[in-house]
Amino acid sequence: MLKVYNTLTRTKEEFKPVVPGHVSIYVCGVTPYNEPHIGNARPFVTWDVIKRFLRKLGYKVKHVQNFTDIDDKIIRTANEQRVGWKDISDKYIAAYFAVMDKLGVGRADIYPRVSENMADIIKMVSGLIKEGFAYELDGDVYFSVEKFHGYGKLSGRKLDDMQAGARIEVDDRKHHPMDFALWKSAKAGEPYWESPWGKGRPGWHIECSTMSLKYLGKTFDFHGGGSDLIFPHHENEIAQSQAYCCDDHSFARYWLHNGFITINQEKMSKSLNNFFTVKDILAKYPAEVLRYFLVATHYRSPLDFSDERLKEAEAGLARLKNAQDNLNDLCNTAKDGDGSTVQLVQFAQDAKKGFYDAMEDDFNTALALANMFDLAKKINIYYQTVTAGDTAADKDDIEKVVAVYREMTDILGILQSDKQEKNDDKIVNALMDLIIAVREDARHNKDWATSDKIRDDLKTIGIIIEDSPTGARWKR
RNA sequence: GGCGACAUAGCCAAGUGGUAAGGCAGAGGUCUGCAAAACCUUUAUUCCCCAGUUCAAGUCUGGGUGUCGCCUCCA
Repeated sequence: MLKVYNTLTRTKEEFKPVVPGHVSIYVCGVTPYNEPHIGNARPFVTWDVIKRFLRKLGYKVKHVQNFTDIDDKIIRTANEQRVGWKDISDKYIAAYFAVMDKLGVGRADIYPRVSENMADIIKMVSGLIKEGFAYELDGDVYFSVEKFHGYGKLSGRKLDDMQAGARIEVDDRKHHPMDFALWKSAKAGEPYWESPWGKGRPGWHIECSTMSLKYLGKTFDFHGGGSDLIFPHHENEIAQSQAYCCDDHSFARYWLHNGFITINQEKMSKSLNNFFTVKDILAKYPAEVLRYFLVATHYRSPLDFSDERLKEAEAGLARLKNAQDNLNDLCNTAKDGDGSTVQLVQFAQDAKKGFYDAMEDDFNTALALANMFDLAKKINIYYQTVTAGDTAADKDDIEKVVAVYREMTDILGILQSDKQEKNDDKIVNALMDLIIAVREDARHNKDWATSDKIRDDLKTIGIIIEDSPTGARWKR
């Protein structure tokens, strides 16, 4: 049974899809005005793992993720660089995809953009005015929070409490200080779209409501994003959408929010200027290390980022990789076994069960990984008994273990590279086979000087040689 | 000020009221020509503090302390 933590109810609930067998997901995407930083990456890696797992459970997944491709920050950046707003958003949407592809984040089914859904947005704003939930003021349109009785239900706030603590400058034309813009009139020189209220552009929250309802329907399963979006963004989305649909239970059923990435325990953010771009990190570490780092902690927990943490992630991932290599070796050399492999198969099944149980409990990837490490250890032990000649592995049984291991790595999206790498570099592989053969000859002749020089020199260019009873192995 | 989350070993991190997973780092050992990797042993009588409920509490309740987040653009 799949359980998820729903921010709306603040409890773990059993997941029941709106349409049996199908899952609809809306994830708040980025406002493309600069290079994605690793805080941006967290929700998308998280949702990528969730999607992979839901598919394993047999669900058909439909995932919509927006680009807010026109907004104040984009306009400002475009003005600074003296280019059009679209140049900026196009550029950083491309940057987003480039980075997410490297992290192994699969594509959503639809990536709607604000600028391409203007007619629907205007229609929704008009509808909200007509129903009395919104009002126009000199070309701006505001949502009236007092008209929506459920306002505050997601973030657990009351309008009265917020009034007391509001630090924003209040526009006293508004009916209530917390009323938020659905439509903003264009100032001179700003890009605009024609509307019943004059030239302007949408306010921040309306696009997500319009596009999620448009592509996923009046009621859908998941809505996700960073926990900073709970208020005001998601709160406002709920207000607009449920007001528009005239239904308190429409819109998203389960709200999932990921915790923040911090630097020295402080939130990483563009405004604090303490962020690392994904691009920068990928210049120093393989993408899989960053992905592993993100997946090794439960998605709702805060995650402190540092070079040291990343090095730990690298070491942990290397351990899983090593077990995978051992398993592949076993698979390549196994023939008819002596029955000893059955125990390993049994353990793999247990580990798989543990892995799935963990994932079904609000996508507990940290616990799922622990099950993987347990299996890795058993694989290593078995590998030793086989290479020592004490036991013989059975090909069919080993393949069952390989399948389980692969299933785990595929759900988490780690250790994917060896699938490609080995095919990619045919010449490198051939050369390495040659070098290793030469070194083996040297070792047979006890020419340790030559064999050690080969190993040491390869190490300086980043290639590790490991000897084993069945021959030498190399890795990068 | 209001709302919320969190506090578990040197570090990171799971944990469903039943006697503290897993990873990293450290120490000792096995294997090895030497390495590397791997394996074995070892590192929390105890889960921020104080009360309480219970046969039983890291887990539940109350109070306190500390950290972080949101309330303003933010993943």
